[in-house]
Amino acid sequence: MPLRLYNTLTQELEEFRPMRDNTVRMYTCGPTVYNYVHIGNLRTFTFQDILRRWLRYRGFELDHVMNITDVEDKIIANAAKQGKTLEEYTEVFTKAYFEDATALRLQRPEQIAKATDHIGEMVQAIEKLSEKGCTYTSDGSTYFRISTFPEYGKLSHNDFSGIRSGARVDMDEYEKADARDFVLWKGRKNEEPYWHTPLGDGRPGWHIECSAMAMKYLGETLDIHAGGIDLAFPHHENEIAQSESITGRPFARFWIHSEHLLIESQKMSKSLGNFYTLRDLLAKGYSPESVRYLLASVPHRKKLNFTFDGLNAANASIERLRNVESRLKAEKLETGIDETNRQQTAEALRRYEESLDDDLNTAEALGVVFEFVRDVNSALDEGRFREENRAGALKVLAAFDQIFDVLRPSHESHELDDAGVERYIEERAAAKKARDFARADEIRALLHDKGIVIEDTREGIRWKRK
RNA sequence: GGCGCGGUAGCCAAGUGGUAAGGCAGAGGUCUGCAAAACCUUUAUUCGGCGGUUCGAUCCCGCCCCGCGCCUCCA
Repeated sequence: MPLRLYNTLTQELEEFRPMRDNTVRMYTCGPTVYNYVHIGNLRTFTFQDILRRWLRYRGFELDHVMNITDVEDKIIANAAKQGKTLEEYTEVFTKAYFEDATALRLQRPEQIAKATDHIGEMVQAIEKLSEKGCTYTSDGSTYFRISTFPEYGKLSHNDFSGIRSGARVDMDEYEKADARDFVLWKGRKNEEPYWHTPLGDGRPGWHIECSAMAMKYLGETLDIHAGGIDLAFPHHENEIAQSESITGRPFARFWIHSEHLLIESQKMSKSLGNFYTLRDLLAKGYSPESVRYLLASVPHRKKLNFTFDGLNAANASIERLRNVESRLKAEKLETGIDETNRQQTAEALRRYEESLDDDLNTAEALGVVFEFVRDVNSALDEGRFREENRAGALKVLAAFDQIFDVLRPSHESHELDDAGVERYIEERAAAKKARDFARADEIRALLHDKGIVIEDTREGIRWKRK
C-alpha cells in the first residue's frame, strides 16, 4: 500500500510521491526564536521528524528546509528590553532550540534558513510582486493586495469574496487598504532594527520569508509544506498568495498541518501555569525519550492531551520495549525456527508499515508493535522462540526505533562502570550462594541507589542502568 | 456568525456496516530466599444524547448537547 497523507488543501487523503525524481522537497515552519520553544511547538517539530523519518524509511531522498524566524515583533521588543541587538538576542534561543531538538532526537533538516540571512531574497520577491501589480505602499510600508489573488482562501477554505475594503478598522499603526491585506515590508519605525533596501528602510513582514526561502532552496513548487494548524491561516494562506502570484504555479502540492496539544485537558497558557518547555520537563526528572514518545504517540491530526500521567505511561512503555529488546539480544536460544513466530514477525512488520503509510497513524503502529512484543515474550517464556527467529524480531524493533527512536537511553549514570557493576554482581551471587541474604540485599540496594537494576532470571542475573 | 477538529473503559488512545487494537494504572498469577524487576492472564454487553437508513450502526444520515482551534503575524 502506498503512503497516503492528508492534504489540507484538498481536505483528502492523497497518495504521496515526490513530483520529480525520488527526492522529497519539503519546507517546514520552524521556531521563532524569541524564547525557549514550548512543548506545543515541540509536538509540531516531533511530528515533522516522524514524517521525515518515514519518508526516508520508504526510500525517498529528502531535501528538507526549515526556517528560523529571527526578526519579528516579540523578538524586537524583548531584545530592546534587554538592551541587546537582534543577533545577540536570537543567538541564545537559536542555540537553545537546537539543544532541545537534539535532546528530543529531531533529525536536523538538510538546510536551516534564517530570515535575517535572506533579506535580499525577500526584497527581490517583493519587487517581483510589485512588478505584477500585487502590492501598494502606504506610509513607507509595502502591502500585498489580496484582491489581486482570486484564489485567496483556498487553503483554509474560507470564502473572502464578501469582505469589502474598509469593512474593519485597522488597529495596527500601519495603514491597509483592505482588512485582509497583509504587510510585506514594514517601514522603519523609530528605534526598531531596520535594513536599508530599495524598498526603503525597514524590515520584512512575517510571511514573505517562507516564500522567499522555500523557493530559493526548493524551487517554485514544494512537495510538502508542513506546520502547526494555526499557521494554515493566515500564514500559509499568505505564503500561497505571494508565491503563486510570483510564479503562477502551485506553491506546494501537499499541505500538512499538525494539531495543537492540550495540557491536562486544558489549553496551554502562561496564565494557567501549565506552560512547559522541554527544559521544565527535564528538570522535573522526565527523560527526553518519554517526552518524545508521548508527543509521537498520538496521530498528528488529533489534539494531544499532554499529561504527567501520560508521561509516566510513556516511560513505562519505553521500558517494556527496551526489556524485550534486551531479552532478544541476550537470551540463549535453541537452533531452528518457530513457524508461528516467523509468521507473526512478518505480519507485524507488514501491519506496522501499513499503519504509518496511513497518514502516519502512530497510535496504530504502536499497537502493532506491542502486540508483537507480547507474541515474542510469550514465545520466549514458553521456550518456543528459536535462534532463527531472533533476527526477524530484532528487525521489527529496529523498524520501530528507526521512526520512534526511544530505545537508546539518553543519560546513563556512570558512577560505576560496567566492570564495577559486574564485581558487585559477582559478590552478590556469592553471597546468595552462601545464603548470606542480608549482604546480597545490601548490594542490591547499593546498586539500586547508583541507578542499576538487577533482575534475577531463570537464565541468570541480568542488569541494566535506569 | 463562517471554516475546521473532536467526544470510545480510571487515564491515554486505535478502529470497523456484523457486534470494541494497544499502552498506563488496577486485579490475579508465574518466577524468586524474600523482594524488586521481568513475564503471562484479566479489565468497555459497550463507543456523548435522540431519531433515521439497514437483516444488523460505535462506524452512514439528520438533529441536539459538550469541548476545542482558526477567522490580521499563535506550533
